[in-house]
Amino acid sequence: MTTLPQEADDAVPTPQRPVTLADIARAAGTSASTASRALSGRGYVSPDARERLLQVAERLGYVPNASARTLKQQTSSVVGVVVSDLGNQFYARLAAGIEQALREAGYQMLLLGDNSQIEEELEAARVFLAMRAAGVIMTPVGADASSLLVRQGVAVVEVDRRLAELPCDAVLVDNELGAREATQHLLALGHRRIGLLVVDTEWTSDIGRQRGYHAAHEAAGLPMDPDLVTLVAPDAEDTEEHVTALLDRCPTAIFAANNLLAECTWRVLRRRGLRLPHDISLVAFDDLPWMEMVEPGITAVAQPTFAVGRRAAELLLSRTVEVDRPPRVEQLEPTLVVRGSTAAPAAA
Amino acid sequence: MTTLPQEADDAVPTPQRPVTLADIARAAGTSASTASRALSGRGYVSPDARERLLQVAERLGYVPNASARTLKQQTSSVVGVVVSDLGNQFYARLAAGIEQALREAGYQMLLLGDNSQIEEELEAARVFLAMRAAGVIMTPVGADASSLLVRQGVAVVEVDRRLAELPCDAVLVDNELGAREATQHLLALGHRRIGLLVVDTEWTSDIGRQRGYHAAHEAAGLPMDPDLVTLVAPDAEDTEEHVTALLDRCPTAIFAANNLLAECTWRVLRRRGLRLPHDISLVAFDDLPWMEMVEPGITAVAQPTFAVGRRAAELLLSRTVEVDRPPRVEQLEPTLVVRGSTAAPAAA
DNA sequence: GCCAGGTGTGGAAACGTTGTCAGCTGCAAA
DNA sequence: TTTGCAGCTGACAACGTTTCCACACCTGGC
Repeated sequence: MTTLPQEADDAVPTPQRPVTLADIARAAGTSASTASRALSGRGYVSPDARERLLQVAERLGYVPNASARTLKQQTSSVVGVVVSDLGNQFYARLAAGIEQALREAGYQMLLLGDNSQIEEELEAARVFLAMRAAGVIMTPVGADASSLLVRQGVAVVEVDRRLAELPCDAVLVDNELGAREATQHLLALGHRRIGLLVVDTEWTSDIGRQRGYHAAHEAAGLPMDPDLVTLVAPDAEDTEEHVTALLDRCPTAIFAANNLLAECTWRVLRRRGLRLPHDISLVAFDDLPWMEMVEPGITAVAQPTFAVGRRAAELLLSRTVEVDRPPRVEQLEPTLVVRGSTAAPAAA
Repeated sequence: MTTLPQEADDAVPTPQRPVTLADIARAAGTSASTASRALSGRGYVSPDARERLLQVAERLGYVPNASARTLKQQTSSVVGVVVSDLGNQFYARLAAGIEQALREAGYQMLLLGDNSQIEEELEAARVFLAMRAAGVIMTPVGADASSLLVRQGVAVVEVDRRLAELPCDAVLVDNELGAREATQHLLALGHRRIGLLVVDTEWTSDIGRQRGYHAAHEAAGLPMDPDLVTLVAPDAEDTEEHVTALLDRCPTAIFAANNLLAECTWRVLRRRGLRLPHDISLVAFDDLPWMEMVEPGITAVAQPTFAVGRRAAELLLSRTVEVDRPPRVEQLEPTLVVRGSTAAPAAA
C-alpha cells in the first residue's frame, strides 16, 4: 500500500452551520410554522408565502434535519435490512432488489449483516428499533429478532425463509417445488442413487428443499437410501469432507441445495477429475452466472432473487398504508434450467 | 406467485409505546438526567443508582431513541455509502468490506445505489446530509456530491476512483500498475496486436488502466495501433458490437478493463467458437470467481476489493478522531493472476 | 349588522435525549 | 466555625421539526 503525496489543497471553505427552518423563516419574514407548512406541503400557506419560502430554501441550500423530523413524527424513511452474508451473491442480489424498490418509493435501506448469528441479528433489530425504522426486511436466523420488532409495532417482512413466531409478512420461494422438479428431472433421466447435499438447519428453505427431494422419490414410487442425504453444518469448514464422503457412497447424481454447496461440489468433482455429466450428474439450487459459463453448464433451479427482494420491499411499504392488513405470505416460483451437467447415468 | 393461507394467528400483543429515559427514571426513582448519565456512562452516578437504573432499563427493554440522540449530538452512527451498482459483484464486495468494518466499530451502513447517475448521487448526498451521517464513502460519479458534503463538514472517502474537487480521503487501487503488468504479460508472450476494451469515462480508474496499457507498450519500445483501443459507452447497450468490431481488427489478445467487459468479451468469443488461448488471448481487470472456474481460466488482475472497502471504512472512522488530519490518498496493489486464457499467439 | 366558514398566520408545546449548571450532602483541612 | 472539594443529583434548556390551537382577516348570505 502506498500513500500518495497530496497537492497543496485549496482550503476547505468554512464548514458553516447547517441551515434550519428558522433560518428560512427569518429570511422570508414568516414564522417557522409557515415555513414548515410551505416546505412539507400540508396545511394552508398563501401561494405568495410558499413561493417566497421555496426560493429562500433553494437559495440557502436548505436540507431538512431528518432526526428532528423522525423524532417528531415517530417514524423515519429508513428501512432496516438484515442479510446473512453480503458476500454471497444470492443475498447481494436480494439486497439490490430491495434497495431499488425502496429508493423508487423515497425510502432508504440500512443494510446490516448478521453472520447467521442470532445475537448479531438481535443486535441489528435493536438498531432498527432505536432508529424507529419504518420497517424491517430480513432473512431470518432466529425468531427472537422478529418477535422483538413485531412486539414493538415495527412491520417485518421475512424473506427467503420463515421463522417468525409472531405473525408477519413473508416473501418466499417455493423450495419444495423447485427441489421436486430438480429431483424429478434426475429420476426421469434414470438416476436411482441421487445424493442430496443440504445445510443442517431448521430453516423452511432447507427443509422445503429436503421435502421436495423426498416428494419426488415418493411420487415416482422409488426408494431412497438415507445414507445419500448429507446434512452439512451451517458454518461449514468441513463441507469438502462431506462432499467427499458422499461421493464415496457412489451416487450417480448430486443435488446441491444451495449455491455454495454447488460450488464446493463442483470444485471437488473437478479436482477428482470426474467429468460432468459422464461420470456423475449435478443439479444446483439457486442459479448463479458462473453456472451458465462453465463447461458443461450446471443444471440449476433458478430463483427470482431480485424479484423476491423487490416484492418484499413492496409488501413492506404497502403495510405503511394498510396498517391492519392481515399478514400475507407470498411464494414466488423457481424454474428449473436444464444444462449440460445432467444426463442419464452411465450404464453400470 | 401464490399467497399461502394464514393460520389463525395469536393476536399481536398490544404494540406498547416505546420505553423512554423518563420511564426508566420514574421507575427507578431518579431524574432523567441521572438515568442518562447511568446508561451512557459519562458523568457522576452513584454505583447504587447506576445499578438500579441498569436493571430497570434491562427489565423494561429500554432502547435509546437514536433520532433524539442524533438531534442533540448533531451526529449519528450512520455512515452513508453510495455505490454505482449493487448487482455488480465488485461493488457488492466493496460494500461487504465496508459493512464489516463499520459494524465492528459500532457504526451502521446506509447503502444507496446511484445508477452511475450524477443526479441520483447528489440525491444520496442530500439524504446523508439530512441524517447527519458520520461520514460518507462513495464510488464517485461526479464531483458535485462530494463537494456538497465536504462543504457541509461531512467527512468523505472516495473509493476505487478519485473525482473530488475538494480535498478528501480516498482509497484506490493502482490501476496503472495492474494494467501495465497485464499488458506486459501479453507483450512478453509475443503479442503485438493487443486490443484494449475500456469504458469511456474520465474516471481515474479507467484512465489509469488505459495509461498502464500505453506505458507497457512504451516501456517495451513497441508501437501501438490506436484502432485497437476501443472506448465503450458507460451505459452500454452496445458493448457486444464494440467487442465484435474490435475482433474484426484482428488482435491476437484482448485486455478487458473491467469485469463486465471481460464477461461480455468471453461470451462473444464463445459464441464465435474462438478458443482461448489458441485463437486469441484474454486478460481481465478485476478477478471474479467465475474466471477461475471456466475452462481455461481467465488471466486477470485481482483487486483487493474487500480490503479496499475495509480500509475506506477505517480511514473514515479515523477521521472522527483526528478531525484535522490532512486528506490521505491510499493505493492498494493489485496482482496479476496468470491462468490458461493467455499464451503466445499462434504463429501467423 | 351579524354570523358562518374558508384562508392564512404565528405561538407554543411537544418528540427524547444530552449537557450545563446550581445545589445538595458529607467530610477533611484550615 | 468556616472553607473547600469531591461525589452526586435534578431543573432546565437546548437540538429542529411538526402540529395543535387560537386568532385574524376576508367574503357572502341572512
